[in-house]
Amino acid sequence: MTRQSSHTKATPTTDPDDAPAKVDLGCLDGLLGYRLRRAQLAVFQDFITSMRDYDLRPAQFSVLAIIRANPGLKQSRVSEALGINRANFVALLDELETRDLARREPAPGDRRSNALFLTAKGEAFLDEAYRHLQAHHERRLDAALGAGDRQQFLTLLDRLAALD
Amino acid sequence: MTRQSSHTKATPTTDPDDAPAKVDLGCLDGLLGYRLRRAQLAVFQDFITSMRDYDLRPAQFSVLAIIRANPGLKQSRVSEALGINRANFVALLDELETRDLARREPAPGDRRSNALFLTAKGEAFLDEAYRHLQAHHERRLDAALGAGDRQQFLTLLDRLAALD
DNA sequence: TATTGTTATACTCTATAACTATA
DNA sequence: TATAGTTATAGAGTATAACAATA
Repeated sequence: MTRQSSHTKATPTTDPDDAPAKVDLGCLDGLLGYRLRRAQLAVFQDFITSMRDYDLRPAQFSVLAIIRANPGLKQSRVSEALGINRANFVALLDELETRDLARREPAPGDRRSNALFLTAKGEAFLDEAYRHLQAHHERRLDAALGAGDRQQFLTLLDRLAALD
Repeated sequence: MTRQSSHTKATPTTDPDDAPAKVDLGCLDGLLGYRLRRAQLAVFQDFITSMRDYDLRPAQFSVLAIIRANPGLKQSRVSEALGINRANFVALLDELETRDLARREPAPGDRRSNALFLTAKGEAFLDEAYRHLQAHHERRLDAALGAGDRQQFLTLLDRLAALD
C-alpha cells in the first residue's frame, strides 16, 4: 500500500474557487461505529427537542419507563438494567423524586435497599410524554427510515448491543 | 388507557425466590433511540478495547482519518466536518500534534487559518491502526451482524443521521 | 463587520474510591 | 465478608462567551 490507501482520493484540497467542496470521510466511511454514532446523535437530538416542553432527557425517560414496567424494583437493579453506575444514579433519581415523578420506599425484607415506584403524577407524566414521543419523535424517525425494514434494523442493533 | 399501558406487563415484581427475573423494558423497548444508544455504546467500547495498544479514541481516529483524506484542509473545516465545536477541537489537535501524528501549517492565502496535515509518522500510524480495526473490530461487528444486510443497515443509519 | 484560532468557563456524563448501614 | 445507597472527586465530552489577529 502506498501513501494513499485505496479508499481515499486525497486530492490535495487546494480548492481556490468558492465552491464549498464536500469533505472526504476517507476510511471513516468504512467504520460502522462512526455511522452509528452520527445516527445516534441525530436521534437523541430529536428526542431532546421533542421533550423540550417536558424537560425530560433520554436517561430520565428511561428510568421512569423501567420503574413503571417493574414497580417495586430495587434501586440497584434499575440502575444496572440501564447500564448506569449506581453512584451516578443517585442524583438522577433525586431529581425525579424532587419533581414528584418517582419515589423511594423501604424494600420489604432488606433494609439496605430502596424499592422504586412512580407517583400518580409520574404515571400520568410518563404516559403523556410517551404518547407525545410516538406522535412526533418516533413518527419522524419512521419517516426518515422510509421503506426500510424497521424490524430488521432493530434486530441488527440488538445484535451489536449484545457484543460485550 | 388505564394505569398500565398496553405494552407493559407490570407484575408487581415481588419475586421472593432467588431467580434473577429479567427486567421488563416497558415502553423503552418501543424507542428506537434506546436501542440505537445501546448498540453505539457497545460498538464504541469494542473500538476502544481494540485500540488499547494504540491509545486512540474514536474522536482522535476520526480527526486523523479526515486529515489524511483531505490534506491541507483548514482546521475549522475539519472540526465542522466531524461536528466538533472549534473551541473543543484545539486541545484534541494539540494532543495529536504533541504525539507527532498531525501538524498545523500556515494556510496559504489566509493568515488566520491553519492547514492540517498528517506527519509521516501519523500516516503510518493511521494505516496500521485502521488495518488493525478492520482485522479485529470490524470483523467482530460483521460476525455480530451475521446474515443481516450490512449495506441496508448503513443506509438506514445514514437516513437517521440526516435528520437534523 | 465577520471569521479563525484560542482561552476560559460551565455543565453533563462517566468512572472510582470510600464511607455507613445493613446482610 | 459482601452488598445497597451514598458522597466526593476526577476525567471526558460538550456548549457559550469573549479576545486577538486577520479578512
